[in-house]
Amino acid sequence: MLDLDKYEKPSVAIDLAIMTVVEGRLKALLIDRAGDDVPGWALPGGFVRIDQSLDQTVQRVLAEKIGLQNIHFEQLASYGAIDRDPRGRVISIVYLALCPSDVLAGQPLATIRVDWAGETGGPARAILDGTDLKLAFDHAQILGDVVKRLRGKLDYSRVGYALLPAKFTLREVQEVHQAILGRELKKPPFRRKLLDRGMIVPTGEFETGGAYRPAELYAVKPEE
Amino acid sequence: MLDLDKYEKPSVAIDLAIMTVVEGRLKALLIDRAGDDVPGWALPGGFVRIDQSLDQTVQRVLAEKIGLQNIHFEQLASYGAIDRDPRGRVISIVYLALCPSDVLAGQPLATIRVDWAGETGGPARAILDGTDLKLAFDHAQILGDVVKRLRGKLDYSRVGYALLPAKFTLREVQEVHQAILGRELKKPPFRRKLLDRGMIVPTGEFETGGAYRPAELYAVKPEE
DNA sequence: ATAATAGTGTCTATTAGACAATATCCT
DNA sequence: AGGATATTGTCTAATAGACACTATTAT
Repeated sequence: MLDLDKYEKPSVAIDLAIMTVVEGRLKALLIDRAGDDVPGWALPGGFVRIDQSLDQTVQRVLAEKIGLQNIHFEQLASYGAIDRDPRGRVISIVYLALCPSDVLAGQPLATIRVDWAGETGGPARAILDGTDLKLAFDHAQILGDVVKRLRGKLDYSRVGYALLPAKFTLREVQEVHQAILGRELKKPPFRRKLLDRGMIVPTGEFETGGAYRPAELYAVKPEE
Repeated sequence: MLDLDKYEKPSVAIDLAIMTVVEGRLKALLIDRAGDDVPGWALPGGFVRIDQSLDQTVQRVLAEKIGLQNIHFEQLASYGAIDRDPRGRVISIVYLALCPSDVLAGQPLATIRVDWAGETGGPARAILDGTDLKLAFDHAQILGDVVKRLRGKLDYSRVGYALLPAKFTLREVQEVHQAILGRELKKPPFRRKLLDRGMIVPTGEFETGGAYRPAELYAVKPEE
């Protein structure tokens, strides 16, 4: 019979990259660990209990630490360098959580920016109030991987829409794409590409409160 | 100070999907656990020791259990359902290892087949000597995810070439693609797409031993 | 010479992008 | 009316695929 306790076990945590887009900028919810044993800003996270699955752990952390429920999340990757946490051996399974910005009102949101183009990969920087934050652990690398993943999945998946409310204008979708890709897009071909995908449908409703001509509101077509 | 030992810890394993292509069929190296506490066929794997990183663990398992070195591998995903291993709580981080078929000569290679098209996703079947194998744990689902990942990365990455020797013919590349995609491809447009990618270069050498006209050998262009 | 496979040329359908023009709505 | 944005139309470049053809080599 296999003895699972024969060797000393690493700890397992999940960390959450809770992302949104505000005013055309990609944002991540970060926690300030100032005064903690590991100072710096970090992704929120928690340890995996032996009686909870990974998904349950994600939902627990979302609810307990951020007060969120029913958020779209998906696994990103696992990080297991030996010295990534100075407190001990911790393997972290990182999840990407995407939500509309209004859900995160009042939370500390840092702007995420990368110094590489396309899907080259590399670390990301987190900026709050105009200054670069010091990121704890390997979270700069993780946030870089987040951006890379978002860029890769953007135009053939629903990740772009998960960052928006249920009804949205095409301009808002374009702002999300521009924030993730880090470059400007032309409006006419972008519109067409979106509509040709067939993933969204017009609702017949229009935005209100804008200063000028209101745009039509679209919604993601339900799963087929 | 954080007490990492406050809660009971899950065990952490890595499992390897060691893949290759033989005679136009996608294959995985599987272990027969007959007579074991968890019978069925399974991916080779091992537990993560507290003093070894994930990559080191992968290399250890490759070397100890299969006798392989210098194999291209990359992380696939982590699996953490509570009851996925009847022996106890085991979280498994799965890696994809790709190698040319000659390296795996003499190992038990099962043909991997999926009942879904495109990148829909779902479980895979493993066939050896014409019969479906009973897969242990959640390894049918994992192998399905492997196929999905391979299909997704096939035409913009090097995964297709990692399954071939250093020098290969365009026909061999096409066989690899067909095995992974599960459908036939037309030769002329396939050749062109490959060459237009600019990822491979002709070597000036030609294959030998074939029954008819020898094809030129190509090689992957070194990283730029 | 023949069989079998390697490799090329041409055409078409689809898609992505640029640019110009028109439509609509708020102030 | 005027200004700002939404939306549409047309054109072009790049790409993917189908199909027919030529080239080369072992037997």
